[in-house]
Amino acid sequence: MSKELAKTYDPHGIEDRLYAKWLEKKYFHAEVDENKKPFTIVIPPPNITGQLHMGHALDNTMQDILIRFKRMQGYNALWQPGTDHASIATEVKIIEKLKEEGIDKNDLGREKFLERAWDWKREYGGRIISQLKKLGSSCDWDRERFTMDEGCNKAVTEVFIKMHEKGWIYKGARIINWCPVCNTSISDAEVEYEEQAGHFWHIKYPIVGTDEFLEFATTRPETMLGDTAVAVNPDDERYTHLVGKTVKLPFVDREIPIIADSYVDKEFGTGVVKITPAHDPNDFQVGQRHNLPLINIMNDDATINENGGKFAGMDRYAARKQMVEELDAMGLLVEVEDYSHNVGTHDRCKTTVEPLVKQQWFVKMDELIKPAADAVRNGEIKLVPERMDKAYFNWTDNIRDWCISRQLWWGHRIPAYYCGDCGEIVVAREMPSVCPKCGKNHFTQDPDTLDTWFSSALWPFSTLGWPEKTKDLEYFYPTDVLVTGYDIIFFWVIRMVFSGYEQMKEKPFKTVLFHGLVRDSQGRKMSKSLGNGIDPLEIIEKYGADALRLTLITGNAPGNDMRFYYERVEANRNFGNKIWNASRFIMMNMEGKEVTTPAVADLEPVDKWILSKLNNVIKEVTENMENYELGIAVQKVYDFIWDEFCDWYIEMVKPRLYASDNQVSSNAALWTLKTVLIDALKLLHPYMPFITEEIFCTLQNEEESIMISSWPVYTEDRNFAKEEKEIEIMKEAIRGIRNVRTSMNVPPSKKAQVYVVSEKPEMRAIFEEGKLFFASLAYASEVIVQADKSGIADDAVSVVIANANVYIPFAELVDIAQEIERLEKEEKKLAGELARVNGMLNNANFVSKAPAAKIEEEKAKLEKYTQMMEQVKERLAQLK
RNA sequence: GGGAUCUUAGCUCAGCUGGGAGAGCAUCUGCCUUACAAGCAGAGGGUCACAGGUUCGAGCCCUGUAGGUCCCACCA
Repeated sequence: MSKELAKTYDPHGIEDRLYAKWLEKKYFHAEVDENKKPFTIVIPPPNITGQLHMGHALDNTMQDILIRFKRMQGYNALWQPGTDHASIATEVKIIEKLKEEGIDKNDLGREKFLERAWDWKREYGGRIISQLKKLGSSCDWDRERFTMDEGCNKAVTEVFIKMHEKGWIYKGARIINWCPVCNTSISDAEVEYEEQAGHFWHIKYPIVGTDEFLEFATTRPETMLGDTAVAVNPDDERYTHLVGKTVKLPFVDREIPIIADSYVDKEFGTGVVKITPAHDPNDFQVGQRHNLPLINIMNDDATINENGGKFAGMDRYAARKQMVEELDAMGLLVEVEDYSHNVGTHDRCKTTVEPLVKQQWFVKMDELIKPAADAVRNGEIKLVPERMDKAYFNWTDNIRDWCISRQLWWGHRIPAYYCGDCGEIVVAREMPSVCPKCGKNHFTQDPDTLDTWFSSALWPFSTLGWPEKTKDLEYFYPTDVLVTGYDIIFFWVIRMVFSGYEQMKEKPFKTVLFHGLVRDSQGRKMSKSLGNGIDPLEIIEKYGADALRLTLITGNAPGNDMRFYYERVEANRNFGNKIWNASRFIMMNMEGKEVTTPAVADLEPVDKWILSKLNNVIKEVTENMENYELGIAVQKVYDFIWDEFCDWYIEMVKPRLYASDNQVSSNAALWTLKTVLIDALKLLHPYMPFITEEIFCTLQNEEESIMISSWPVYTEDRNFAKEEKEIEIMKEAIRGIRNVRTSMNVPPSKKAQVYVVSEKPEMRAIFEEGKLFFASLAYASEVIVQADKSGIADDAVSVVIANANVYIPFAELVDIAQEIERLEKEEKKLAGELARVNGMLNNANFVSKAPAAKIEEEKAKLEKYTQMMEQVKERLAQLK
């Protein structure tokens, strides 16, 4: 071998070099190929403002595992990457930056602002991409897209126009959520409810023409300026006589009617509700039913407007304070109660949102949502874990129209044009030259942009070329699996589903694999304000991307949150080191030798045992991965490599490698070592791409990459059930011997004779054949296999296994009393096992109802334990 | 108010379709055994939240209770 592995495992020197090689060799690139089956994943596009955080690391590790796995299985695997313009998030950042320079967005103007935004994109859009590369992501970077690139823009315009023609996109005055800080409307999904301590102000309005008052309570007294009615329940006898009368609204001197509407709960408070249709979603509906006027009392910055009379110009909270004081002075304030209630806030900036009636663009959802709901209901789209269905249906079943216009500049500008002369609205791909109604040409484009999710909803097909009918689209769509966090199921997943069905007449993906949040070690969300975020790049720097990836995947089930521990990264780095050194050991022993494929007859039972074990692991791991049980899958690979391969197999073959007298045997061992290692590396590659590649290439002494090698498959001719059982028997004996030695404090350096006694020739054959490694693992100076106890000292220590007894004549070290105690403990344990087995087998119901295989299994155990019990009893009698 | 989910070893969590309780870390005891002390060999530690039920058999299925977490709704 000319190449060698470094003495210690250092991910540093390896990862960047290998990634560069993969890029250079174009291994990540996928082209349409009718001879291969496609497997497609589209990346959840990270924001251009983003920096890689643990959530990204987890999300992309999962995708990379799946795509590498499928690529090795022979699929034409495409991982379609790209970034999101993230309209509001980016716009906020740019405004902040401008502020630092002392520039106001509005002074700068739209054109200049957008120039700055594109500068930003150029500067930071690539940052997150390079960070994803550090993680090892095997995306097809040649296909990198951006939600505001030419193709995506075209897709957005096309969808807008098509849906508008269909009447599913409309403009109208509806009540929407307004963020007074960001100065834009936001969708329902962007409102976060937060429990806040507030007050309940009990206020009364004078009833016109009487001396009576009507009392009610409100949490937002300032909205009374926009009240256009007071409502009671129609069945509320306390108030039926008042319905139809009017009350006098203070401050604005307006008479408003007392109406009856079943929306009002008789039991709650006084059973009277003030109705402000322009500033409350429920009141808006009441207003529609009763034809009440809408009075908007607020400016965009949440100050009171001219409809608020003397309060005009005041901030909403200042106005509230003053109004309460004045009401009190007027004797109209009855009581102020402490009250804790949920307040809607903007998820980006946490500002309390203000419901307002405004002209906005909406997507009509009732028809659009149907195929999306059906797809999950009839299993056409599978959500993993399945429980996510409930959240999904909760949204689809209670859908409301989607407000898509935003009063922002960074984003897709709405393709609607207004005629300056006649007010005609034209929705078109480009600005019309003449007005179809009045024939003039004074058009201006709608200043608003679209909700950022409007374009990401099209991502699975816009990235493949839609609206053009491309070959890519035909071949790679629908995509196979979408990997994302459960927190954006409403924002994104559902919107992609209905967009896919509407535009492509086909689902966007077959499966959605959800993961949870990565939390800190105390279970808190990682956040900037808490300062408890852990930077994946720092972890990569210190422990390597492989260790980080493994940490994010192991010991965690789909959709569950996980806690991040440095100790776990360290443990996984150690696992890397373990493989590294095992590989180094194998290569050292192969040095200067020509390893040839042995005949099956030349393989020894241990070789067959490990090959058979590997064969089973291949089967199970593949199944687990097909079922998206990534954590379980990699745990099995980990256990196989560390426990079976390193701790047992390598130790078992050492004597054969060191002995120079049997070429056939050592060749069989070397071949098995190499073969098993290669397959194990392949199974591990999707999880730990770098270290597996480095070892694979060094071992093969060639450039060929493990990432384009073929995934191992289960084969019947590697199934050696008999040898598996035989070796397990020997392992049991070895464990027993080690146990006894430790309990007697015998140092490993002190070797002893080991007698294996069994009446059964087949048992003797097993130990006879494995004598060499048995001796070394059991610290034996000599192994003597015989049919009876002749020649063994009476006070030898004995280890009982099924159908055999192992004796170690320690002579001076043996303490008879202690030995009796140990055997009595063993006897008690066996008695317990026997009681359990007998309990089952003596139960008529069990015997008649349990499956035959299970009964056989228990019978075999009964036989085994009975036999062992006899031996223990015999030995005890002897010692006593 | 509706829903989801969790409660398993000291800590963090696995446990797939019901068939003898697992891992990592931590603890304890030996070992520098020529791949690896980032290691090896061993040990201790669990009424699987609680109460019922179904079943030959329940950590797993059903019902209820308690506590935690999250999502949705928003009674003004």
